Order: sequence, then C-alpha cells, then structure tokens
Amino acid sequence: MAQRGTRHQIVKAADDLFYRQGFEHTSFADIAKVVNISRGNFYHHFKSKDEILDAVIEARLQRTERMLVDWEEEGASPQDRIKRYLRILLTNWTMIKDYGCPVGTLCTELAKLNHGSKDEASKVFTLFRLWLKQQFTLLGCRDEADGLALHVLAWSQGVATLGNAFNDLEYVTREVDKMCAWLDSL
Amino acid sequence: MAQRGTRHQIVKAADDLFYRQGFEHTSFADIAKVVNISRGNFYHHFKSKDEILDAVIEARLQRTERMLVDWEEEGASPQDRIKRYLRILLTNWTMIKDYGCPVGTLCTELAKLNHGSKDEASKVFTLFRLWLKQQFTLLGCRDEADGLALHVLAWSQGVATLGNAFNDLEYVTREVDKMCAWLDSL
DNA sequence: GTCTATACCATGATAGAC
DNA sequence: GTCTATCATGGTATAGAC
Repeated sequence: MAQRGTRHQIVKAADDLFYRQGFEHTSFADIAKVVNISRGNFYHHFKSKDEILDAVIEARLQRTERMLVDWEEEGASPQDRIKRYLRILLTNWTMIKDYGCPVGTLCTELAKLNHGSKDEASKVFTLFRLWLKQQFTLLGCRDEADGLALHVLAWSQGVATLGNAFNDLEYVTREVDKMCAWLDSL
Repeated sequence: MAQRGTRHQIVKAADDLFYRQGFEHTSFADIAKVVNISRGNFYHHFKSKDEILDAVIEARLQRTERMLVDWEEEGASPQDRIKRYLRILLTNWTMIKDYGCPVGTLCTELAKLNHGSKDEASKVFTLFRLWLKQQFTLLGCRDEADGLALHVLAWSQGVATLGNAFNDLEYVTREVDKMCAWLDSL
C-alpha cells in the first residue's frame, strides 16, 4: 500500500515535470526532490527512467479517456462538446503559454530522441481524434468526420504552438472564437 | 580566414544537429565529430553552448529572410507565393516526419527550458508572419491580413506536428491540397 | 588556431546496510 | 521499503603545450 502510494507519487511528479521541463531535462534528482525520497529508492519502483515515462504516458492516456467520457456527459450537443475541447486552450492558458501543449510537445521531443515510446505517446492524440470524429459523426458529417477531427486537432495544436511562441492570449482568444464560429456554420 | 571557416562549420553542424536531436540533447562531442575538431577547440570560437545557439538562430533568421526574398521573386501571384510556403510541408517531408518543424520544435524546447534565447528563436515565426501578411495584403485582404497570416502559420504548424506524430504523408498531402483550395476561394 | 589533458559536476544506475 | 555510498559515463568548461 505504501509502495503503491510512493509509486503513484513518483508518476504524478514525473508527469508534471516532464510537461514543464521536458522528459530529458528532468532528472531523478528533480523528481526525488518533489516526492521527498532518495535517488536510489527509485529503482525499487522502476527499473529505469524509460519505465517512468511509460507509466506517465499510461496515466495520461487514462486521464484523457476519463476526461473525454466526462465531456461526453457534460455537453448537450456535439457542438457544445467540441467547443469544450477548444476551450482547453483558454482554461489551460497559464500552462500553455509557458510549456505548450502537453501532448504535442512530448510527441515532438520523443520523435527527436527517436525514443521507443513515441508511438505510445501519440496515442493521446488518437484518443482526441476518435472522440472528435465521433462528435462530427453525430453532427451528420459522416464521410468527413475523421478529416474534420484532424482539422480541429491540427488547428488547436498550431494555435497552442504559436500562442506559446508569441505569448499572446488575445490571439488565442480570437482563434478560439473563430473556431467556434466555424463550428456553428457547419 | 581559417577561423571563420571553422566557426562557420561549427554553426552549420550545430544547426543541423539542434534540429535533428534537439538543442539540449546535442553535445559538444556530437558537433566536434561532424566538424572533425577537438572538443577543447570549441572555446576558441564560442564561449559557451548558448553562444553557439545564438549563432545558429542568427543563421536561421538570415537564411529564412533570403528564402522569403527568393519566393517573392519566384511566384507570379501572391497565391502562388503562399502556396510555395505551404508546399514546404511536402518538399521537406522526409525531415518533418522524423524531426518536426524546425521553427516550432526549437521554440517549444527553449520555452520549456525557459531559455534566454527563446524570444530570439520565435523571430523566425515573425519573419514568416510578416511575409504572409504582405502576401494577403497584396491579395486585397488588408484588414484581415495579419489574422490570415497567423491562420496559415498555425495551420501549417499543426499539420507538421500531427504529420510527425502519426507519420502520415497522405494526411499532410490532403491538408496541403485543402489549404490551397481555401486560398483560391478567397 | 589547434591539440591534449584535465577539472568539475550531474547524470542514470547498482549494491548493500538497516 | 528506504536509505547511504558508490560507480561509470558523459556533460560543459578551462589550462596550457605546440
């Protein structure tokens, strides 16, 4: 029980630090400081740093899945649900402006490292893609549903990257408004 | 003269490696191997790794500026020029699929490191932004020119990130086609 | 201008005491 | 299950010979 507790704390701290500092830039010492354990004690829970990464990705996948189920129940219409997705850019702005999109930035970092878990990381994108596709299907855009899902995904991803680079909340707000208007025009 | 030659070689090798491996993951040893000089010899040309980064960013800014001037002369119409920009996604696909967009990935990495040169790096985005704005102004979209420029920038950035994550050339091709069609409809 | 040698530190990882 | 001590490696950076 205590083991599970510590393990969980390690994953939680690593999840946060991998997002804010990047995977490679985060050391065991960084995580140990947050969790308040010694560096050596890590290896009782994980055999390597890569194993921690896998656990973090797994946690993100589960968290994302839960969030999408919640959104499924929250939003009255498919449009409302997609707008709920678009609004993450604004609700998470304080993080995005400093650290970018958690999904996209991990994928690109792992791609450059040619890391074995890069495909696993991109599955988070796939979760959003399938969920968005489902919403567009409900909207009656059956044949184009996947294309529209990818369109929304790319749009939000690009806005997150540029919003981060220019540190410009007004721009992001304008873009989200535009995206919502485009949605209503479908 | 030989000094300038070596310095130039270091910047060129670092430019390539920072793109393919990321800034932090690239060591002096990596660059030294390419340039074929000793590690110690670096400090005759640069005081620190950050100085090499600044030189790389400066080189990228100049290269981008030259490229945009070339495109200015190449394309007959503003649409043709913007399409020239969009097609980078396809002409540079072999690099993008493995390493993402050179501009966006550096900006996000430096943002996470909270690196002092992150604003300098995002100036490459600004170059594209102003150039695109100019093209849209020539197209007669004066009031919306900057918004449209940012729209194209975000669009291409998002497609690069997703294309990289999913390693899907067909998707990128479809998106570029869609972007070109949207351009013609303006 | 280039080299070798080296200092110094942080990293991921291991071994073994408690 | 947690700790301390330790290791090998590789990082940035410096000093000084040629």
